[in-house]
Amino acid sequence: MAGRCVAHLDMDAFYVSVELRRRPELRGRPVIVAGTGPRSVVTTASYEARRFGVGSAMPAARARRLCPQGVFLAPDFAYYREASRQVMAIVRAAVDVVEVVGLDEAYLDLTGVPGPVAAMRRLVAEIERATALGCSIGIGPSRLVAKVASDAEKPRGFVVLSREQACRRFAEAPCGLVPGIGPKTVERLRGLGVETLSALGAVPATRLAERFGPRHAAELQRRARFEDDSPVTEERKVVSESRELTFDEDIRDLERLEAILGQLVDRLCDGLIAQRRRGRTIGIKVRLDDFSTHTRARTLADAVATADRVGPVAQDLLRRFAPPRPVRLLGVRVAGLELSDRDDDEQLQLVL
DNA sequence: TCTGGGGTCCTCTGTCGA
DNA sequence: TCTGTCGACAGAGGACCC
Repeated sequence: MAGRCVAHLDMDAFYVSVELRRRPELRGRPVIVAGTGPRSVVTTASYEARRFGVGSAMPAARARRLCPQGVFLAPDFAYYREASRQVMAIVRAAVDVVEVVGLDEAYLDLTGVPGPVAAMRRLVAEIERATALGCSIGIGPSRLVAKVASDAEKPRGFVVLSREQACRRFAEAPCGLVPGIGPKTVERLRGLGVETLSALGAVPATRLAERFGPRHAAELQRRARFEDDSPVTEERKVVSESRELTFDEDIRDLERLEAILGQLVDRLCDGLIAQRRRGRTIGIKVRLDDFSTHTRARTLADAVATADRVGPVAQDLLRRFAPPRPVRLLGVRVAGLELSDRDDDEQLQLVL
């Protein structure tokens, strides 16, 4: 194949499939991985559960109404991470350039790989043999085509498309099919009378630019035409880390919020120190009972990682913000991350 | 129907120094 | 000395993804 060749590998209903390995008696039943709190959402639903209309990011309470016979399991991310490591080790053994995205998907740069389609057939078989997990594969000249192709025939899909074939196959598909065009953009496009990818590709650029600005408009049209030259990159640099919590009931009391913020800071800083990371920008996130989200941030002269440095800044940001309504979510974030050098590690040890 | 947690990236705006 | 401009950076909000 001339030019670039990219594959997108997407594990099918990953969390549910991993659960079924240790609970095989649940095979064939509608299984839903969701949190347990009153405000939790569905993380993954088995294909049996999806037939009842249950889907990811749906409130768990609604999923229970739609599918009362469903088997609800609390997520066990440590277990899923281990399964993901297993799968990605197999992928990395087969392909040199692999970009892992989340726990359950990866882009593979197959440019220059002889017989890329056959190589992917072998990889799928090897993953299934070694882990008993199924996946879908999309292959194309770019990440964008590969991604949409892998989604096209799930589960156990295997779709190979050129850019032109992708344009034809998805011409009448809704704009939201393409990654990067989310619900808000779909709604705004609908306001312009643009419903499908072919319509988006054909709408006059000036008209689109009036609504979205020239850069965003051009990017939308590139996506609609499946034009994408973004590289498959092995390393994703971590730029921020955060911890947040949605309360079962909204909280008004500032003292209670401060206490919870302290716990979140402790959790965040434990993680940063373990990874030898630190950052200069401390931020808080507050979601009020009307679902409006507010952030406040402050950038320090030096990068920090310990709770005694992050905590006071976060608490001050919270007090200054002084939530005007009951709070449903509180979060803390450290951004501008860098790796600690040795001298600073020694200082951290002293602090600990 | 009532919306998690943990991320990235983009845009807009204000500030500040050259 | 004053004013305007420009770029860098920070902060806030939002869209989007898994």
